[in-house]
Amino acid sequence: MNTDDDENAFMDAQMPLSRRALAARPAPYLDGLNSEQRRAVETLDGPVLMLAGAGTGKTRALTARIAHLLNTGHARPNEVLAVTFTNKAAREMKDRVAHLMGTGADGMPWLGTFHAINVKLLRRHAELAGLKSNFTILDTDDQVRLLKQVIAARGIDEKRWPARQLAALIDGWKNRALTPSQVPAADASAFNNRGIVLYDDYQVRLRDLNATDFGDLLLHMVTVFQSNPDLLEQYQRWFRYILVDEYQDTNVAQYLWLRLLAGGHRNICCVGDDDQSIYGWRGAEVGNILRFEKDFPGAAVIRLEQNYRSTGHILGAASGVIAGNRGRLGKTLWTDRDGGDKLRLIGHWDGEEEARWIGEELDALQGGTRGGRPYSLDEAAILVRASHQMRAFEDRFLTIGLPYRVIGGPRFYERLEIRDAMAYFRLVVSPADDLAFERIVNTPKRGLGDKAVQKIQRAARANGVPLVEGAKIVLAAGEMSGKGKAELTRFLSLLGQWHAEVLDEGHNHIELAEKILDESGYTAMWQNDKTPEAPGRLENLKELVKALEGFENLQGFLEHVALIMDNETDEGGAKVSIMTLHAAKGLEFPVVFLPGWEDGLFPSQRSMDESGETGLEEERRLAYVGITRAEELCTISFAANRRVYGQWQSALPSRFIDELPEAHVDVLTPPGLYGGGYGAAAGARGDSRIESAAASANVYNSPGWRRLQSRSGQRGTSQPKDSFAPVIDLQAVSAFAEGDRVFHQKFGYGTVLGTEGDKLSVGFDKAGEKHVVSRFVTSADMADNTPF
DNA sequence: GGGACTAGTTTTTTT
DNA sequence: AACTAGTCCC
Repeated sequence: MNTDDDENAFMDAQMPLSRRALAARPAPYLDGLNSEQRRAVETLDGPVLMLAGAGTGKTRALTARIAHLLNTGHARPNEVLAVTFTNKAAREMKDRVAHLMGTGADGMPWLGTFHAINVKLLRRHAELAGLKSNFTILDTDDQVRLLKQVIAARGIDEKRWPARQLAALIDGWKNRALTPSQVPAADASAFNNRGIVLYDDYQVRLRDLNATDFGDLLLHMVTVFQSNPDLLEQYQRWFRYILVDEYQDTNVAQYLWLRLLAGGHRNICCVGDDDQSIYGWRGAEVGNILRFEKDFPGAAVIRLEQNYRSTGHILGAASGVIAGNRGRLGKTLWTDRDGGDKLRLIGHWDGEEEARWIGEELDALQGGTRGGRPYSLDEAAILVRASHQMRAFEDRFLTIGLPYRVIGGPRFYERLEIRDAMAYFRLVVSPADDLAFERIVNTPKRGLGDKAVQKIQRAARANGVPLVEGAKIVLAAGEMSGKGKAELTRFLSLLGQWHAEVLDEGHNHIELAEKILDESGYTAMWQNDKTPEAPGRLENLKELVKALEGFENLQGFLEHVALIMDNETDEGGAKVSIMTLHAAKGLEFPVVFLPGWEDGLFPSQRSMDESGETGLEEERRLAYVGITRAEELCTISFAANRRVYGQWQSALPSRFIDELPEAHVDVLTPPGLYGGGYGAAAGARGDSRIESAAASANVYNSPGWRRLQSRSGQRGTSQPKDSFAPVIDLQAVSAFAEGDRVFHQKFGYGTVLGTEGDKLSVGFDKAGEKHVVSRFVTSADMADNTPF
């Protein structure tokens, strides 16, 4: 422990804190808390489990608790360890605590994500993990590329034993805090009996490269603490109070890490909701939260059960569904917001019709003809089980000109051009970064293909030097010729110049970054690229350079950026949000649509196949999370037919639909379509909600569903075409004429084939003929003109 | 080395 | 269907 933020504090750490500041200060953060929240805020000492149901004011209680800890002098800001999973959650907590305390934001150095906090710890104690403190953090892509090398080095056929699979296996072990030597014998057969050996190889390679992957950050620190009791004890003393958000999402490694650090004061407060545990598939252990009272004997368990978010019907429907799960800690959410609309249920012929219907509903909501008031699109969200469901909505909304935003999807720092640019920066800052070298040595094309790279690798290995040095050796030995020789010489010389500039104290890192992208030919590569994505990529590179402004230098940027994966730049007017159920956790919307409730899609077949009853329960929690996102209006829908991987498939409504308590549901019956299936089934089912499997059998035998099934044979008979008129902004007269070249964000370049009001029919070069609203396209000349 | 073609894959996602 | 990764051929 030797950095500035602690040192001063250490000096007066001798003085008993509690005595120092017990004089009661005003505590405005306590105002308006209910009695349970208040107990959660004021029960400071000893282990506390805060079971906070959806919408019960969890974040409020958590931030008030931190404020209370500080305000009463139980701890100084830097003695509180507060962990979240996402940067977003960390940021929100920081902001809210700062707001409550009326101070600046950065008083709490140990409030952050598991990963950010462990990077900080590991940089301090890197040598104890066999690393140097300037280690790099590999992302998933680097990880897979490295694993490919490791697999190849053992002479294993990568095609039969793919690196991605090995990556998943190793991640699984790391999630369980297992080093290669700790992997249980039962797992020895994994990956063709070579899993453990390859894991070991991989760890050795990482150490050689002075690199870690995400899983290592936790694993290394757990190992360091376990093998250095003195150090652990120091931190145990230091962190007087520990808070953990979303405890139900912790994996074994995170759990062990917390147990180690909480071992001294035992002042650990874990907040979570076992009913919202939806990350089991990536190593989260619901068991951690279920076991809390055993792990921490004498723990106070506080239940936040008053829901401030949703109406009674929405809450009732959600409770009815989640009641089907076993092994819950059990909470009974209640609200005094009675009345409101019942949850709506509607069936559709196919996925396209479902999208069309939701589009119409959104228009009606905006116009005030649905629900109690006019709604903004910002207040509505469509939550899907799998991201491929999004396309139907995007296509439909593009066609009718309904603004939408997709949340999630490829993140900024995962994009090809950003990763390439980052590799350049990494290499300039650390010339020994071999992975970065490999990535960009031939990007843009320099005539340095596999052959040349192999030569360089051989030379580097033979001399025990990084690839950059290997390349110099290859050149000196005269092993290169022609274009490759000239280009490699130039590349190395540029690298040298840039690196020298980085070392120069007076350099401007933003100018340097631009220079690197420019002189390397990287920018030019995309300027000369005529694919529809190229302008967007140049735009992203500009963004990247802009992001540098927030940092002192390139090193600082690289250090922090590896952990920041969120990218929420959102401008423009009101838009409906489309996202997965997973991405929706922690969010809330007045209006929520939950499409695609069909057995096989939701609950997902794969989840049930792979994890059986456990998988089904996690899916059910996902349903619970979905419904509880809604404040005022929640609409569940399903389609009888859906295109899956290009094949039409018919499906039965989700078994979860059958678990919705009838009293809270309105079954909508669109004209000409099967309806009432749910009602009929619900009547036959009686009231046995727990025996959901038995109950769903009834549903599938009910007259409604048999009718549904018999109809799935005759597709297209009475299917309404795109007959309804989309909302047309009368002022938006198309500025395009037949024959114009246009550019569209999603479809790329195309030629206008016809116009109709503000709607265009465009023959896209890549995507074929589409009907789009004119404001979604720009003139091809304008789009092309994106200087960097 | 680069473009065109082919085969194989396809949940959920953070860091 | 749509995308990627890999192969083949010039």
